[in-house]
Amino acid sequence: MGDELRVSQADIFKALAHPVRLQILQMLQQGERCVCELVAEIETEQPNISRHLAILKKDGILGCRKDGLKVMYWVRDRRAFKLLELSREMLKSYWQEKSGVF
Amino acid sequence: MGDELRVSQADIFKALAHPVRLQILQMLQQGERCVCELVAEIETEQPNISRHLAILKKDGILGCRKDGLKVMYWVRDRRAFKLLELSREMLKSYWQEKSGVF
DNA sequence: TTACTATATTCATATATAGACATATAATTA
DNA sequence: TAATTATATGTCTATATATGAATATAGTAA
Repeated sequence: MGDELRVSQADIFKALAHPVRLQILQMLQQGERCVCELVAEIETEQPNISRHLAILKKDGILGCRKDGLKVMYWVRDRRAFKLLELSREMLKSYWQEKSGVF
Repeated sequence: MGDELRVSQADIFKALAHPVRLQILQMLQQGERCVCELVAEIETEQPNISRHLAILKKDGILGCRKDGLKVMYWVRDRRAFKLLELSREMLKSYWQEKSGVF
């Protein structure tokens, strides 16, 4: 199957370290989506979306399956969403510090 | 002060996306450390450590202060450790899947 | 079979990142 | 002041990453 999954901790963060990939994950919070739905909402070319999906898959974040002409992608481990949530909260604290609350 | 902090969500993950930086954070789990302590334990040159520290600081993960000749660094938001912990747990699940538990 | 739709891949190129090595700076001590 | 220690920075180079544009592939429908 060639479906090797030799991933490091740094690879997980690397996979998340791009705005388009974060947007993809956000869209997958409510369940699986086909590539065309992602392409419709995300402001970049289809080949780019495919490439970013491939990265997220290679690093074990996404799974996918064919459904006719479409390919459906989903997030394999909900803890990935927890990572997004935590980092969002961290950013919020950054703002508060800037305005002197901290 | 030039201490601007214009950081995106992707920047946070980018900051964590390197094994040396992960090792630094791990060493800072028990509190602040000076650069020389990090250099003593991490298998890379001092200038590299300094640069990785600069990246972590720029992206808001670390704070630092001078203490005589030394510079002490610490993790500003304990949620950063939670990110490490979650990603470690995700990796563990990856293994289990490989060995067919999943 | 041909045409069409959804997705992936190749190629070329631009930009970012990492590390080696040398050097600079700042605080301390002699 | 000069020497020493701890840390940061500059330069160069290698490698990785991201993207546009074109093209390939797979499944479906006619």
